[in-house]
Amino acid sequence: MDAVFKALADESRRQLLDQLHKSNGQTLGELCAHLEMTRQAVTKHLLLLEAANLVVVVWRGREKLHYLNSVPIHELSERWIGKYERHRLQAMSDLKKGLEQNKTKKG
Amino acid sequence: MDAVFKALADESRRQLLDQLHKSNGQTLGELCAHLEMTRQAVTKHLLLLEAANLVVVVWRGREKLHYLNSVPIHELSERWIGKYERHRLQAMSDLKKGLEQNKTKKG
DNA sequence: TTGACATGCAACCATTAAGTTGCCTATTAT
DNA sequence: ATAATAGGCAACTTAATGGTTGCATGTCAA
Repeated sequence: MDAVFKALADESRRQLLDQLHKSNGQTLGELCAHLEMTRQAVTKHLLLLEAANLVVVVWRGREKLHYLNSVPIHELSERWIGKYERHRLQAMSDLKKGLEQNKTKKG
Repeated sequence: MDAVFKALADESRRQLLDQLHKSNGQTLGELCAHLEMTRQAVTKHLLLLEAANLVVVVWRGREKLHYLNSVPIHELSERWIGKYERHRLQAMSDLKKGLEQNKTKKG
């Protein structure tokens, strides 16, 4: 579990997860295109994400395809949120999103 | 949001959140009792948790009471988990917990 | 089969972060 | 008043982390 927290601590790695959330199964090359750093640096970040089981990898020939796995993130959130508290928080979050969407429609 | 991820990246700080999850509103001194480090080090950790809004503080005389705030953790988990995926993950988690509880009862 | 492409591995550097020691301030109780 | 208690602030040390460069490996296509 420590690996998950450490992996999420870096903004570049969070952006990689964002990338995969938008479009799953990207190669290393594709993921590099969105970050301002060398391919080697991105590789290191992806290795950490793999170690944390946040990213799962499939080889296709010489290409490495990356897939997001959100299970660890869900497990993480359960550590300090009780069952009933979760429902309350979810309801508040849904309400907030609803209001924001409404505001966007009007504006 | 970056502050939240950074704050959660350290095991000592996670233990502090665990402490508050067990018993909310503890003083600095009480929180120190559970960690193998100086009071000053614990203070630093708590300052980071406060900055991330994971811990809220109330002064009572010369004592500083610390309270857990789980809202940021819930928001965090929403970043990479879609609405329907969340339901699926929650169902799986509940099932898993149910099985574990059953096993414990039998054993 | 040879060149280009996709990725891996290792050494190195700079910055951040965790923890320490030492000293200061404010509140409580005798 | 003053001693004990609860906590804050700052400088310093050391280890971890993010990023770089350079070179090696394996796969595809002409």
